Parts: sequence; structure tokens; C-alpha cells
Amino acid sequence: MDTPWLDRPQLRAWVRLRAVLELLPGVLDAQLRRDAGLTEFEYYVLATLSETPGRTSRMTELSWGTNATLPRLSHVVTRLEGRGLVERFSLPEDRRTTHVRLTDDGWEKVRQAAPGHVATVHHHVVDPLTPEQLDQLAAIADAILARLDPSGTTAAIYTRYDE
Amino acid sequence: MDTPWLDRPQLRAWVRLRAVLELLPGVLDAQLRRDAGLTEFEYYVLATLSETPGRTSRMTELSWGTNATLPRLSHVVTRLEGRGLVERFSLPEDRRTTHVRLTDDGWEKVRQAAPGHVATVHHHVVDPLTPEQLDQLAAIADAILARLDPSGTTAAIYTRYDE
DNA sequence: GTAGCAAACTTGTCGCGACAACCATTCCCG
DNA sequence: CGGGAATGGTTGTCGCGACAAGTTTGCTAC
Repeated sequence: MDTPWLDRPQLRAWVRLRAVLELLPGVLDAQLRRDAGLTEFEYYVLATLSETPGRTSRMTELSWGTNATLPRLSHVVTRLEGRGLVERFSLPEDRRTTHVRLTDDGWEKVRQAAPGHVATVHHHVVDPLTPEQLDQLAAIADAILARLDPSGTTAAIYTRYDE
Repeated sequence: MDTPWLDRPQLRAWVRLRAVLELLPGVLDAQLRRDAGLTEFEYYVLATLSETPGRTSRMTELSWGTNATLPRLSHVVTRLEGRGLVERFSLPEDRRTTHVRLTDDGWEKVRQAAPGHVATVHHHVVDPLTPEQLDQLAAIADAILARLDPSGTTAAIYTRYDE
């Protein structure tokens, strides 16, 4: 098998992207841990639920919306449940499925945490980019996601953010 | 404090970027673990050393080149040393510093692992993008990195990939 | 020349995520 | 209508990364 190396422009883009992949999550995580006592992932679980009708979602659907595997989500929900931020229940119609509902405490939590998190995203991602670059970024991320998730199950979620 | 929410285009870009941040590292990591028995981060430590004159670097400089904290790097080097892929030593001129050298086994390891990893990067990042998008991505990542690393210590490393 | 301070790592502890195994429920099909 | 297969989640184990503390060496200033 021949080895297609990366040329200069490709390497340039990749090295920088890799640095962002390495550094950005830590910054977002640190801010939320410090100011809200939440993991970035925990925050997104709560935030996703808060935007869902009835503040309730099935585990599997929630895992799509948050780009997580089911085991990971299950563990996180267990922790959030222990802190009283969400609650699990199931319906008689299909007792295999588990539903997760955001509690009032959870709603309050995400409401308090949101401004700081949004400000961080603004500062580190939105503000440094021009509007054109934001559109470019959306298109670029879209193209990459198409490869990461060929089935398109996850990607389909994002279409709701299209104009 | 007022809360500047994200408008549609901003949200669109951010949600997609976040998905990439969540999914891409796992894919790269899984490929390297499976095919080479290396973490993506372990691979980059070895790869960075392999491109350094003398295949040797100080811990601190290596941590810059790989976007890692020193404790993290120290743990990783300990593991790599245990597997015989690198070796630590210090010089009398300043015995606080630790130098890390890639062994022949380490060199062979990275040589064997590189093609598969590069192919993965090609498939998931380079190939889905047009040349224009690659340039855009480099500029976008650059702008974000400037905020992530205001001191510019890390960023300075990347200028060597500029034309 | 020695007292403090800074630099450069290392080590210890804890928590989260990946993977694999497992369990319960429902569907399908002869 | 009974016996797999498939769906939907949960649980257990292990390893890595973050953070905080500790250690050694070198620098500086009086």
C-alpha cells in the first residue's frame, strides 16, 4: 500500500486543527467545572434536554443529540440523576426504552450555567472569526462529519440549525 | 451581566464544530490503537521526536510541540519508556531538565504506524475538503488558537508549516 | 554564602470514557 | 405461540488525563 503523505497546505491545516482538537475542549470543560460544577458533556446533556419538547428524551435519541455512545450517556445520566438534575422513567408501551426528564433543579442549573458557557464559546470561537469564516467553518465541519458518520443519523440532527 | 446568545449562523457553526471535537479524536485514536497499539497522543509524541534533530527533545519543548501539559507528557513518556520506545536522560549542564530520545524501536514503531494514521487523516479530514477549504480551515484554526494560547508559545511552533 | 525563589519535572489521587459483557423486552416467523 | 434474533440499556473493568502536591536543581540578592 502506497503512503500518500500530506503536502504543505494539508499539513498546515491538519496541524492547526489538531491543536484546536487538543486545546479547545479542555478550556470549555474547565470553565464549566469551575463556574457550574458541570462537565462540558454533562452541560450539553442538560442543555439538549432543556430544548426538547417536554424536557424529555429517550436515551438513544439523547445520545444522538449529544454525539455520545449509549454506555457513556448511561453513566452520565446516572450521575446527573444522583444529583437530582434529571430523572429516569419508562413507559408501559415499550419497557425496553428509558426516558430522561430534566427536573426543575436541572432546568435551574442549566439556566445558571448557560451565560458563562455561551460567553466562553463567544470568546474562543465566535469572536475571533468573521461571519464569512463562520459559514466556512459550518461547511467544513459538515463535510468532515459526513465522513465520520456515514449513516447520517447524527448529522440529520443538525439540519434543524439550517436556515 | 447581559447574555449574548448565539444567532443562527453562529449556532450552526458551533454545533457542527462541537460534533467534530467530540467525534474525530475518537476515530483517530481507535485506528492507532487497533493498528499500532498506540494512543493518538503517544503517536504524536513519537512522531514529533522523529522530526526533531537528533530525535531528542527536552520535556518542556516536547510539551509545546504536542499541546500537552507537563504532567501528562511525563506520564506518557514513562509508559513509552517502559515499552522501550523512548529513553530519558539528563545533561550535567542543567540537571533539572530531562531530555527524551526516540530509540530505534521507537523510530521503527512510528515508521510502521505512520501510513495508516496518515491515511485516516486523509480520509476523514483532507479528502472531504477542497483545497480552498483547507486554506480556510488553517486560517480559522489559527484565529481560534490565538485566543486559546494568548502567549503564543504554542502557536509559534506552527509557523514552521507556513510557506 | 546562604536564604529565598523560580524552573523543570515527577508522583499520587480521582473521575470520566471506551470497550466488552450482560440483561430485559419486543419483534418476527414458521 | 414458541424460539431465536434484534432492540434498548445497564454494569464492570481498565487506562488515560487533570489537578495538586512534592522534589530537585539552579538563580539571585543581600
